[in-house]
Amino acid sequence: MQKEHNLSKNQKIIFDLIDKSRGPMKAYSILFNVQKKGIKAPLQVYRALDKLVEIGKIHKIESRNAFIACQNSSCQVSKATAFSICESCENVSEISNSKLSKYLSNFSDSSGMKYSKYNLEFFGLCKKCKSK
Amino acid sequence: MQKEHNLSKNQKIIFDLIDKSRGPMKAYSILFNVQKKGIKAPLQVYRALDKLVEIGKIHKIESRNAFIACQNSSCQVSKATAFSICESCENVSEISNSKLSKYLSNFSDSSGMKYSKYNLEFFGLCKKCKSK
DNA sequence: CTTATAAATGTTATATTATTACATACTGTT
DNA sequence: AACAGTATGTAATAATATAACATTTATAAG
Repeated sequence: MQKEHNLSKNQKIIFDLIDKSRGPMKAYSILFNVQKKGIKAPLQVYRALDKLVEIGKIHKIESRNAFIACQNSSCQVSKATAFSICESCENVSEISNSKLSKYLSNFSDSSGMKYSKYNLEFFGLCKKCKSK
Repeated sequence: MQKEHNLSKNQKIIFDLIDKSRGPMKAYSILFNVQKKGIKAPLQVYRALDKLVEIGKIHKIESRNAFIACQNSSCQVSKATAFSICESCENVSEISNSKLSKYLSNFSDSSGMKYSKYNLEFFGLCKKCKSK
């Protein structure tokens, strides 16, 4: 059972934008898009992004410095994320595969260190781009 | 069998620095450290880093914007990387676990997309930090 | 050996991504 | 109403990365 988060005004504006976007969005592109709504400064964007990431509504695609809405209906896996990234069209989608997430969540290496979080990014060509 | 790469002057200077460093190094910290050797501009650093990443001598830790020397003796896995990151002391080590790498290299999701590369970052507390 | 080509370098300027610092306002308790 | 925690507004600046262009060095083919 997840906690219901009431998003603040800026958080909602920014989440809605990212959620409606087709792909990952970059912070300054978000800024540009929400200026008409009164959000004027980078920090306002980054603060909302930080919070949204923290509560699992969005994820950061680290290799792209971009943000995408959580595609797992319940956003339960904000600490265990996996993405598929097309290196040609830059399409990104979140992978939800219970075998994979179980495997990685239980993974422990020779050092005996136990992990509380992971992020996995797969790269390749999506079907469309492969057939070009 | 891997190709033997003869590093250029700048590449060698920068690789040696990263290789001797205890942890991941950031680009501008590298720049600062090699200025005495005549490398004066960010671009000189980034170009060497790009090449070193491309040939697998170093890896980028995406979540930290930092670079670490490949710890797999033969650098065969530059396209299939996994790291363990301590969120307290920021110690990073490369994970070489053949089961994990096999599992991930063969992974394919419901979209049928086949991946040519992946990068995995695990987060947690290392032994030292946990016991504090 | 020389010519062609690719790779690497040097340099300046600038673009992009992200944070510090400080003041103020809102929200939900007790 | 008073408090604590969270969110906002604003300006300045730090940190990360790339564009554009000129030149030089290394490599391989004839």
